[in-house]
Amino acid sequence: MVVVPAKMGHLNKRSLLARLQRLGLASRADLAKSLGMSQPTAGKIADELLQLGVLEEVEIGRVERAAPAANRVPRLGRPGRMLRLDRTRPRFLGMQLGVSLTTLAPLPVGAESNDRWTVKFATAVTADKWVGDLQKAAAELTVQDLWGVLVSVPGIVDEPSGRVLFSPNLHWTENMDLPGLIRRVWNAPVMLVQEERALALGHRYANPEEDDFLLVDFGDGVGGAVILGGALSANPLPISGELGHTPVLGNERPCGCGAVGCLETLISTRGLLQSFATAHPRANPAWATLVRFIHERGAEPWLLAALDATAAIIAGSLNVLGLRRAIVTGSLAELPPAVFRHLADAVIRGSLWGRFGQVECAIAPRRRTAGLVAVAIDRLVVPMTEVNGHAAKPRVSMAGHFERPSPFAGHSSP
Amino acid sequence: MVVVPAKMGHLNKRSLLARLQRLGLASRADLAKSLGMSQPTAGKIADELLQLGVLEEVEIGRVERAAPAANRVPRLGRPGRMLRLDRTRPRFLGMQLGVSLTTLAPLPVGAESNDRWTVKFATAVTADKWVGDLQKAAAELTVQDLWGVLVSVPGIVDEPSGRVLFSPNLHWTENMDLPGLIRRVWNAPVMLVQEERALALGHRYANPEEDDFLLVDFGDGVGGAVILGGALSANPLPISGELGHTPVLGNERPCGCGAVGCLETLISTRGLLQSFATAHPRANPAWATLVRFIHERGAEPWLLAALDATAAIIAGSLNVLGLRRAIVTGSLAELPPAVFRHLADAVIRGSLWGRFGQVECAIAPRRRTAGLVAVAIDRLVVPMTEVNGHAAKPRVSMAGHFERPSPFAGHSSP
DNA sequence: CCATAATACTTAGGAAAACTTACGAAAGAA
DNA sequence: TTCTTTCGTAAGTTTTCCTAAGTATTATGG
Repeated sequence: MVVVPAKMGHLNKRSLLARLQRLGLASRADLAKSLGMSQPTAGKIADELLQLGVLEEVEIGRVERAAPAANRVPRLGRPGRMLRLDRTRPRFLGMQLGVSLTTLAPLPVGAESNDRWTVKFATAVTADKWVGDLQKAAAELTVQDLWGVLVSVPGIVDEPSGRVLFSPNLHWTENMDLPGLIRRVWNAPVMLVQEERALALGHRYANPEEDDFLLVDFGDGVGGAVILGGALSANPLPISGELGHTPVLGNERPCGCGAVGCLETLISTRGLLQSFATAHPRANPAWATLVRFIHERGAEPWLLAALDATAAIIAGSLNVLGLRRAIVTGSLAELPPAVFRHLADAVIRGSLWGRFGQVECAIAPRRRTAGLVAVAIDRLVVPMTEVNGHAAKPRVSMAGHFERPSPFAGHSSP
Repeated sequence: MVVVPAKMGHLNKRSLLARLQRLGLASRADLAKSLGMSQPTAGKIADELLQLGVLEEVEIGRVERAAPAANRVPRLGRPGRMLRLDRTRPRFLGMQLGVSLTTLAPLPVGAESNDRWTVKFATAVTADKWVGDLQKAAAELTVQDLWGVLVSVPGIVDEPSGRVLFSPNLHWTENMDLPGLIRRVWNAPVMLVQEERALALGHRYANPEEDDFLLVDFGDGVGGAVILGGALSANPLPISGELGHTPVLGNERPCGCGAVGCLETLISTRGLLQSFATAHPRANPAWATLVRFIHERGAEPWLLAALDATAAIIAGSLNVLGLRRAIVTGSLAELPPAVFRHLADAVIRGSLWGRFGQVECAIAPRRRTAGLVAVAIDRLVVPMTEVNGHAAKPRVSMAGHFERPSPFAGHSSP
């Protein structure tokens, strides 16, 4: 099974777009040089993407004003007309379908790296109620001519079919036609993205020099995603980077997945609260209390044990994946820095390459919207196709057919 | 960083070669249909590869004789001229640099899947002695016009530079210029291949339908390699699929890597022998004794414990990698089938997807030579280049420059 | 045995992508 | 102003791969 561009030239289009994402601001000549392609080719592709509204041209004046004068090196010759991903026109509706909170934000192609949600509401416990809330939220948003709705979803998600296969903390989404529900509210293509995958791409968007890492997110559960060579690693199963459901020796807690002893039962917010409540029966078993408690008294043995178990599994994952960098996001950032430090040290000690001083473990903010847009660009703007026999069909089924022609119609494969 | 074919058309050449490897025997038309390319294109590439001596044409008569007549469906129309990887002319010298044994075999491009070494000798403990033995062995082999020497090496190997970074069981190879030593004996390009990577590709060669799996090899150590989408997964570190040096809770044995408690100290042949000797102080602590003992009395607790620890780590690896298939090779095959069965059941129970009946764990023979040739085809025959800036330079440094022009000179990038 | 159908392979011609070369445009430097 | 340098685009060429058409080789059915 070979993956080839849907149309000759799409491969170059992809790489130009990726390079522009990394450079932020670049002229056609910069892109050509940086990609090793000829100026005319780079220029043609840039023009095409400008035409589509994916890129925008920035006048020199605005660049001058934006960048400090000292920062700018005066170059000889005719100055280039600078390009960047379009930041002005909202093209996508980004959505986080969280266990407790649903959030929405209109997103341009050149999204900013920090999440900024414009509408938030508590996630309902039934599909119908949730769609109703979505309808109300839609009234507060003025988005039109959407290229797509991008949804970050927890659990095990089969992205091509738009189905949630398994979601222990949000059971009603399982085998539900979420794209169909959402298309009742916005008549646009809907794309589901497994949440840790979105977070990993978001981190990559904000740190384009980091080509390979394992992202681990802590929250209602524990999830991971793997970035290899700047892209999500492609796996046969609908989820990878899964480390929440690896058993921890000596742990007897039952997990939502049906097994006993999963890491998730120790280090998820719920798991931590359970340990906290056991250690301090009289304290209020709420997350805020736990956080304040640890800030005041430091990490206690039950927390350190959970961190050690987590670190062992992360270290083993780095070994197997052949990676030297782990990025941690989520609830751990709300605890004192020493807590993360303990985890990071244990990860470095436990991993083979850490013994050679080659492993990093860093904490980072969640960048969900940037990740969603990265997925959208990857799949919508420059689709690829899969050739396994005679027929080449689109690799990404957009979870129901398009009601309206894609803005890229005519540029994708027949 | 983008990887592109060194020359337009190499991508197609690669995929045609891969397809022919999978089909075994195919006509130009079969290849064209199977790859979705036009007949003229497939024909041109096939002719080119025939010219280079990579493929051979097989007369119908010989095919008829080889395949049982009943098996062959008489087809209408002109029969195709069947092609396959050249099996007649030895092009490579395959070598296994083992901890205790060094073995050699001349290999054609279309190697058979079972290993068949023609020369074997005990691996010396110094480089000079080893090269001397190699000289003697060379006298027994009549190979000429070699395209390359392919060496399977244990430990942590930086394949591009041809250096062994770390080899706890074969210390003298560390930071030694092995390619240089070997080129004293055979004046040909030398390519080092980390041994589990070779084994994984060899398994893939014999089972072309298995596109994604984790191979775990048991022997003097424990190593793994990951096949994703039919190819070795590309990682930033010189090794991946590493699971021998993941710590096992409660294990206090010191490991050659400097750490304590690595899985390898439990399940490597040496580790098993140590456990065996502890359980049966009076028995002869040799591998053959251990094997006979277990065949007679079945698996004892010390073995079951080591298997359980191994299974947990394999299961965790499958989760993280998003894989559903584990292939086991090596010393475990010499023990009774029940031993492997115990391991396989534990792997399936422990992995997330195993709970959905999606995980397989199978035992297989080592196919080292086939794997070596697969690497050679991938790197030598149709090299790719890496474009990170302006210059595109060969991705694979052949560990010292070519003394003689490659047979593919004129077909690779400038 | 010969015509016909089916399949394999080759040749010829053309379309698409991307390259090289060439040239006008826009800035700083002399 | 004029020269130099760099940017962007236009024109022509090369490469690659496709479609169409022609030739070769087999089985089948009279």
